[in-house]
Amino acid sequence: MNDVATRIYAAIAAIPAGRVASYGAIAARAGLPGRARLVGRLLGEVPDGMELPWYRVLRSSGHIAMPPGSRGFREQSRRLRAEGVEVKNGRVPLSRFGLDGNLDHALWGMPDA
DNA sequence: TACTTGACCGTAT
DNA sequence: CATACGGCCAAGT
Repeated sequence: MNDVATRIYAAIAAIPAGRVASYGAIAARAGLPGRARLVGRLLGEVPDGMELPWYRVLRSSGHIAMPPGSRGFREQSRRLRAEGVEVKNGRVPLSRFGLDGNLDHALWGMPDA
């Protein structure tokens, strides 16, 4: 396990429950701008047993990154909805659940809890 | 070594 | 909404 992986996993673990973040945002937050693909690759190699809110990571469009209907896709949708995140047609409205530019921030000026 | 793949992204058409 | 293009780059062939 190298530093890069550690930082990326940390960035993912830092996403608050009920919120989601894009691959690019995670990469940037880990100090690796432009390396969203690396994030995606790592998510496919998460060590067994490691606790990680992988399901809170979506494409920049808000779409779930896995093939619609696949096992992972359904699992991700289920977990997100369990946290109160709205998932419609495999997509989440980043305008409301994303880490930035969300409604709470706009109205109350309090991005995080 | 060379080429392909892929849980990606932003811009442009 | 869909396609195209250039970036990115570790792994697998």
